[in-house]
Amino acid sequence: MQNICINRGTLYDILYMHSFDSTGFFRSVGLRDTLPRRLVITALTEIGRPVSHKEVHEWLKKKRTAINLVTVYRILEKFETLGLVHKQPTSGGFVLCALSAEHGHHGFLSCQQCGTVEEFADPDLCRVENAIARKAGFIPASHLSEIVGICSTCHAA
Amino acid sequence: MQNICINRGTLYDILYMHSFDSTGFFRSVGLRDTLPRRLVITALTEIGRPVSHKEVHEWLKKKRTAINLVTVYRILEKFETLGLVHKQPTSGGFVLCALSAEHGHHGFLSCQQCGTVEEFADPDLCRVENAIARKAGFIPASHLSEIVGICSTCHAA
DNA sequence: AAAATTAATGCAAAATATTTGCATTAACAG
DNA sequence: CTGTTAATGCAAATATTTTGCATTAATTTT
Ligand SMILES: [Mn+2]
Ligand SMILES: [Mn+2]
Ligand SMILES: [Zn+2]
Ligand SMILES: [Zn+2]
Repeated sequence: MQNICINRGTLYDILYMHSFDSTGFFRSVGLRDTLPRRLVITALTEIGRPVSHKEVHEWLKKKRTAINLVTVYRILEKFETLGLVHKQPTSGGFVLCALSAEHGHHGFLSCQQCGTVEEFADPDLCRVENAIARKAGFIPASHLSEIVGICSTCHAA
Repeated sequence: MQNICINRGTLYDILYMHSFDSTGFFRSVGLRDTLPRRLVITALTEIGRPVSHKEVHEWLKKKRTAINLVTVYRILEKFETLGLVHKQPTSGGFVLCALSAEHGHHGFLSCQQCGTVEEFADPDLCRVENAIARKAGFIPASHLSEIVGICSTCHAA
């Protein structure tokens, strides 16, 4: 059975490559290689978990590399159309996460207690979701999934 | 294996009963039986699909039974704690939906083209989600799932 | 290397969405 | 009925997201 989740493998690899040729990358997608864009990529990769626009903005401020919040919005919007990031709504609000999962499925474990959001990828889940869609005569393009509960850390404490 | 999804069967039945004893219901949960609360229940059941706070408010305005938008917020918040409604984040934003599914799982099929959001319930999906959570040492409280794509109607046209 | 071009950014402000404080209203217990 | 107080409405505060436009800076052209 085919996996309908969008596979953005190439962009994902580029984003996570240790030394990343930003000029080459941006040129390849017809955009300019600007400092704010490089900074947002740095922020997303360094933070390494789903984040909101505000969080990206504040992370950059702390690093004394602040850019305008409006610019963060505009860059992330652009990155989303490129498939560089994925805007995932969770019960805590919208978050932005770097693409994970080889197979492009977006899954989240949200802790009610401490608020952390952890990404997961699961092919079984993806398969079941495809089956559900098919049964409803629905052509799926992407899957979003969130499991809300208590994380192992909070549970231990 | 136990099903961790919250079963709000009783409240769900009450909400959908043809003639609904609002006084009895609200008393049973320690709340007053007010006109705004009855109106919001009417709106949710009549609209019959996930809606935003604003949509509820505007539906009531059209029916000449407007209540304050702030009151809509407060009522829906209260209803959520009662388990009468469920605030589901979807890629189109937050929506409010009456609980469906016997087993309390919240699933959505969102059409990219026409914007309609259809609820679904699927025990298999629920089972897979529980397994994922368990593997991560996570204690699940609820599951949210959204499948984005093209609905059968849009597909046909 | 300098000038020209124009995409991208920053800033101010508008538009939206959500929350809070408080006076008034109305549900309901006695 | 009357008193008590939960619930509502209104105004305003906050928070979030979008828009318009002047300025900056990345890239192209000379
Ligand atoms: Mn998937
Ligand atoms: Mn479930
Ligand atoms: Zn936690
Ligand atoms: Zn459709």
